Amino acid sequence: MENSTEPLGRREWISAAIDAATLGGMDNVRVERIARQLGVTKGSFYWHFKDRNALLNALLETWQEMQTISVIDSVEERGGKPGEILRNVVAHIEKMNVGLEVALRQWAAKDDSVYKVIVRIDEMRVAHLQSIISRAGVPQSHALQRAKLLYYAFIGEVAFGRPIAPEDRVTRIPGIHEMIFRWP
Amino acid sequence: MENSTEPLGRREWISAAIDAATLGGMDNVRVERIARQLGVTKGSFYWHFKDRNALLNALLETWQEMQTISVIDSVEERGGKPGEILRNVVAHIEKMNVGLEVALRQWAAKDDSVYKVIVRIDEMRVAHLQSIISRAGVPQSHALQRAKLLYYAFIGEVAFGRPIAPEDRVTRIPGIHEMIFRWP
DNA sequence: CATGCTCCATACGCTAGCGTATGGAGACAT
DNA sequence: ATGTCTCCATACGCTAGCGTATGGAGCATG
Repeated sequence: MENSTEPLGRREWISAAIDAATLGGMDNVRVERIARQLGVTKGSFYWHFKDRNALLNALLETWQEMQTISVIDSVEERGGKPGEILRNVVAHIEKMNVGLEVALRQWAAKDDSVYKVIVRIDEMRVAHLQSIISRAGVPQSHALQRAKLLYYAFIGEVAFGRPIAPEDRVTRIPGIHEMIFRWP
Repeated sequence: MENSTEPLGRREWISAAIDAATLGGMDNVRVERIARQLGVTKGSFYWHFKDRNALLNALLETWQEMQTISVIDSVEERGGKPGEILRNVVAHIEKMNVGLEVALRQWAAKDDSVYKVIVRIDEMRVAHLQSIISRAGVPQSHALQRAKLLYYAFIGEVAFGRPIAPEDRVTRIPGIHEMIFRWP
């Protein structure tokens, strides 16, 4: 459905939409405003997209790929010991687009289909963390609980909606890795 | 400035505004819509408030009192051993209006004065948790880190926006209290 | 009963934004 | 050079929502 040889096409619109959503939530992605920002008019938009909703859905798709699937794939492909893998995941998380996460979760509160997507992604992420932790020798059920603790802490940071100094991040808490991997 | 003997006054407007913000963020609090919902017209609103901004600021004020100050006060007044106090705080957090939290934090991303308020409240909350943990014998700096982990986890869990099975809650993770209070 | 005060309704102008309809410029083929 | 296809501009109607201006009902008070 998507052709990668477009001159100014869906990609640019989606990218700009992500910027807008990151800054001010879904209500901030307005087609006429983005058009101005891209130096074109609505005419262009309604050529590439059916309507505003199509843009939002495309944004959601892009987010799944960008902020979850590709991360898991790249980290697992790289491999290493559990501690190293976890550190790599953390590195990705620290570069994550936090504002976008918040925007989507707020959107999900009003749209059930979006909610389902978010839930699925959350489960993927937690399952991935659980997998890493269990590889360090922690039993599955305990690994799941610790994965949730970690992930909730990530999301919590994210829900702050504001920049957090890297040294303040949960992922940098001294001894956090030992605490997570500790067994028994 | 506020008279508590008003028949239908600021209180009702603020309360309805909170409901709207909880559901769909600040962009969802619209005076004409709330007016309809309250069974009145804009005429009423612009009698009680200067403009829409005044309503939003009143909402922010109410939130601070409602969701932080009164919680800390009530918990500390009740007292008890650190473990009990922590459990009481957790009980409050589990009843917290999460949607409102998210809404305000997204608002803060665009408004600097709001941002400052949020930061102050977050610091109050974390400082309170830190205080509780340190009362259990954990040194201040470690207590601060663990307070952040806990606080972020609460916020994150709750940011999911839909009910979580009680047994899945971070606050119910077996050994979480021991992990937090453990020293050395 | 006239006056004034409180609280709300009605009516108006104005803007931002959505979606549609139509035109038009450029590339490219025939 | 004529048609056609792609991509975008312009113009239009429509709605939601803000803020203001003005009127008016009810009630108290002199």
